[in-house]
Amino acid sequence: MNSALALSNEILSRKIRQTGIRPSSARIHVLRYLEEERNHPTVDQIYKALLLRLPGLSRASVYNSLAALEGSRLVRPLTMDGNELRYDACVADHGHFRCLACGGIRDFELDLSSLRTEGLGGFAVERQDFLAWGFCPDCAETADAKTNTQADLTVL
Amino acid sequence: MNSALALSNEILSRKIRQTGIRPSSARIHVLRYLEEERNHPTVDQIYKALLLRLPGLSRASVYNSLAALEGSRLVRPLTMDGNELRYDACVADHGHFRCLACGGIRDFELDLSSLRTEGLGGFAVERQDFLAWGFCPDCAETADAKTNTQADLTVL
DNA sequence: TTATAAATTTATAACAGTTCTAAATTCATA
DNA sequence: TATGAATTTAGAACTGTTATAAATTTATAA
Repeated sequence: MNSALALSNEILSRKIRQTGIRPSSARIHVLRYLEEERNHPTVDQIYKALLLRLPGLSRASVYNSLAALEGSRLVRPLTMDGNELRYDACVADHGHFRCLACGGIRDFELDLSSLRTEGLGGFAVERQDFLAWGFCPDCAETADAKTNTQADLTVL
Repeated sequence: MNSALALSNEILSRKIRQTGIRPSSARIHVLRYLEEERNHPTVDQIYKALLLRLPGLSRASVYNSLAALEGSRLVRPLTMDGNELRYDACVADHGHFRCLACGGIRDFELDLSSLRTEGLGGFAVERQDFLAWGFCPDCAETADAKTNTQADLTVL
């Protein structure tokens, strides 16, 4: 047995248990995957990657685990395109940028305390997301890429 | 024939044509609905409401019209919950708040120019959204509502 | 360690929302 | 009014998500 892995299991297990939910095998693997892969994977990507290590893993269990981890604030959902639910293990404030040409998603730093809002008096904010879409430097550079896709922003 | 409606048709038609796309009947009706109903309706709500006035309207046509209007920047999509695509005819900068208890969505003002971000140098931003979730004053007031739903943030 | 009850997972079916297709219709124009 | 291109219709197909019941795993206590 790999001791590094065992230690990691121990840590992840404790981390999950501390939030008041059971550290089931599926939850531990899902959380580890998200902590290792910081590229905002879709549910399907998570499921297929874990299936290699955990034959017999069911899709429903991945959905259940993600919902449980989300409820415990260990991961957070990210929906930048209608029907693509993604997850992120980085729960600290940060923004997400999606390139309309290549589809890549990239984190960026932001200082939410600097944002001036009005009309939220009395609202108890539990979670906030700042999302941006456009063209990443690589795609913006290629004039073609930009003119071809800018007309129809629904293209990914 | 209602002259106010006729005028509105004229205005909407021109508004659509100016962006370079055809002002088809479906697009005009969809845009009028969104300009009148500022409550971020789902595609299904739009479809069902328009079906009353336009028997025979197809769902696909509503999706097509919305995609065309979005490409022309006359409306913008809003996804605050995984599988609920909504649309908004207000394309000026503003934030969206969703109550985790009652599910209501509310606009709020924000000054995006005040937000300090880092790491977006070279990125051509075309669109940005600021989303927030939590409890609206009515729901937050009811201690029960809050304690019942705060534990599981996936509840709506 | 073993027994027990509760929580979780599996496998599959069902469901919902969205996209696709081909034929019919509408639109812009000449 | 005639023409070709764009759009809509109707319905099938597809994808992602949720629901269900039986099997398994987990936490706890004997």
